[in-house]
Amino acid sequence: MTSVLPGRDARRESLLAAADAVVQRDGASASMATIAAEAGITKPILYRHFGDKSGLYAALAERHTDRLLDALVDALTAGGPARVRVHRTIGTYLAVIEAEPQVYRFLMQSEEAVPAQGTVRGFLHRLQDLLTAGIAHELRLPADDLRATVWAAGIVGMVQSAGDWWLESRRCSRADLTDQLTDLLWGAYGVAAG
Amino acid sequence: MTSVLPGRDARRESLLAAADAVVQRDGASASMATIAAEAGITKPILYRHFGDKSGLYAALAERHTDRLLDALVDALTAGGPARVRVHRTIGTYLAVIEAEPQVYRFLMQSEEAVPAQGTVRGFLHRLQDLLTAGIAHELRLPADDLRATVWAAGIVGMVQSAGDWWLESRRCSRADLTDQLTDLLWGAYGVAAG
DNA sequence: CGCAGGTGTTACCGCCGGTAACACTGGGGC
DNA sequence: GCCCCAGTGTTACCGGCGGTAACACCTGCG
Repeated sequence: MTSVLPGRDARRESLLAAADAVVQRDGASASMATIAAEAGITKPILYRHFGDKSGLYAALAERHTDRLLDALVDALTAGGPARVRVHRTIGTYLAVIEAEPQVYRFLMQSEEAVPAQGTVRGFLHRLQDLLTAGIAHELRLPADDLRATVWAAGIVGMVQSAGDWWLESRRCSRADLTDQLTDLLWGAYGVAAG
Repeated sequence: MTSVLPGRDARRESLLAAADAVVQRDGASASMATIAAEAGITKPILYRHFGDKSGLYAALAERHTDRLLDALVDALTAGGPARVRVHRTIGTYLAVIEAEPQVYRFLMQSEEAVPAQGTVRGFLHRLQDLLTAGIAHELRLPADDLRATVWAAGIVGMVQSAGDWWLESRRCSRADLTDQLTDLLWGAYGVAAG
């Protein structure tokens, strides 16, 4: 049986760590050979562990998205009124992408590393589902209500896009951005524009 | 002088048309050789016209983004109160991506065709700037006001993300989606959630 | 000892983006 | 008539990539 081998998972972890290092250094155009070299081994070993390039990138992306999703779930399900929870969740998201911008760029924009996109899409989907359930619960709608789904999709994109802009321009503090986005969700634009 | 050659621009257009056809057939993994074959010529000619692959993809993307941006500007600057104009602009965007979903996917998700991303980013930026100016004007803020900028970034992402979801799931009519998104912008969620 | 299985390697394939170098053609000057 | 030249097209190649087949090495076990 192959699954009980001693260092198999540990090995896999070390390979992922090496891949992570290379990806963060070379942008996402890192080649499999380079990653293998960084790990001190050769290509076929990588392929035995991850199948192909998108397998590796997916594994790489999954670690980060899982962590992020956990943090967001915690922020969203902790106590308080709706506005407080939403505000806290947006703040959590922004804090994470601020703390590790390279990781964020790798996941979301990557410029070249499209193989991970499947995993990232999956993450966004899970996040959207989470939000849909939250909104539906909040508004006492059926769990698959259309409005909840649409709004969840919109809100995810809104925060992501604003986070993108913020990481690039850094034109305000994280707290300010969090406030503005929460305001926007609570209709500040509509009120101001009439 | 080379610029007065007879069919130069026409030729370029025909090459773009061929590229467009191949991209829409092969997804965005279309190779330069395949595109050249579709156009009835060989690779070096493509390279003489577009420099490199990202040049071709950029030219391809530009046609579509320019058209789309024009349509959005028209929708946004036509008359009416703020809410009507926003509603109409969102509807215009959704109508365009509904009419040409393959084009939209090529531009925005592409799975493989990252070379066009520069152009697409440029488009999103121009769109965001446009919106920023609109919001600032509407709210009588300075043109580079922070709130206007943040909101514009968020709104762009919100509509794009919701449009994405809609194209994939088609779970409601375009008119419904437009209404829900406008409602969201005008604070329907905040009101309902308290 | 032989041998099985897992780890590692080298050496290769096919494809792609990109380019150098060469062939063809048509129109001006002499 | 002739040559030159600019522009159009081609073939044939390069380097690098993702991916794989085939072989070498160790280690435990009957």
